[in-house]
Amino acid sequence: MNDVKDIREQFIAAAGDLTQTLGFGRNIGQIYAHIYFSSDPQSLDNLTHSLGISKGSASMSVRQLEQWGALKHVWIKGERKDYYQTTEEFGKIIRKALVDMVGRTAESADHLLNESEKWLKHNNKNGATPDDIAFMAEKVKKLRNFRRRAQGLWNSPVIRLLLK
Amino acid sequence: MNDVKDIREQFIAAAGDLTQTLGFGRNIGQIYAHIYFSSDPQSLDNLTHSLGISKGSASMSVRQLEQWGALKHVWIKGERKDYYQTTEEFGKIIRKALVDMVGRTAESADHLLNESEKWLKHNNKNGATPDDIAFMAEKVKKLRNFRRRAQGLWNSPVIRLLLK
DNA sequence: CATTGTGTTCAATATGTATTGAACGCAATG
DNA sequence: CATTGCGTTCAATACATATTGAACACAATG
Repeated sequence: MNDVKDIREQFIAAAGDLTQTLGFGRNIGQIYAHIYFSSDPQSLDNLTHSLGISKGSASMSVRQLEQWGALKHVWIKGERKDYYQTTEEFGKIIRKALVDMVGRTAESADHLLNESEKWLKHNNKNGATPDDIAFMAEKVKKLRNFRRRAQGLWNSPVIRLLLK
Repeated sequence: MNDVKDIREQFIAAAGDLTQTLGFGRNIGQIYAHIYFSSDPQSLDNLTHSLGISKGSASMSVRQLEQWGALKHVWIKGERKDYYQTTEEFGKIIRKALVDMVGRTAESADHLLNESEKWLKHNNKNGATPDDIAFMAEKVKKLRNFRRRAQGLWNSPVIRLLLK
């Protein structure tokens, strides 16, 4: 028969796998799961010992998770260590992690779209044929439309409601 | 003044960066963008020459993109090479890529949730205190609820409509 | 004010995986 | 039926980046 410890560890391993395949390392997922399945707030020390990871990695991962609102700092009187517990607002966490992943890229994509449209409106096309220009205009337009739809989806009340 | 070629290449680079940060390599994004901004269907040869990538990589990337419905095969009479063009149904592509990313992990997560619930219903808890059990039950329940919500969101008509 | 207990930083390293390229299978061609 | 042109495969490699660990800063303690 399984032990409660086994199940805990399986969740931790699964969470690690998840964050791994998602492109954040294993530690992020493992740390969150470890704290999630702990009844007491956990310190960096707890993390390094329970998970066998380095202090440096634990420190950085915890800060990352804090930025996503996945962990919150907890003060324990008389204790000098920092303690953390999970917030468990999964939707909100995912939302912030998504912004983190595609945010910068989306910005540069917007910039590029603007540049393209500027170029299309400009007169001096530097030897591009009318066909080239029409083709490019069509492609850029489609991208812009999709960009708009994605933006709308992201900000839609339905998403805000469900992903929160 | 910018050349039309410059803009094309900037889009290709940006697409490469995007797929890179998303955890699929650079080539996938570059290939899609290159074909997207080509008026004629493109062959593996075109890809290796224009993008400076290997034949092997081009072959595998094209298959991946085909599986996501991002590229479709195109027959040109009298030609022995395989030619491809983009489908441009961005939403659908993203949907399939997402399934690819989290699909297997989601399955194993479901399995783990089921195992946990089975364990919680079972009698022989192997030395776990009542508190341990109650705590674990609460945590598993929250995860299950979120899983349900995520599933609902994924299958919701709004998402289906907008991500398609 | 020296010491001890913290968390942070960042260059070095380990790790996962994207990418290559040579070998292969297969079909079309002459 | 040998040859040429094509796409595929997969072990070797390159590459991006996650992770480490020693050095550091800072605050609390005696």
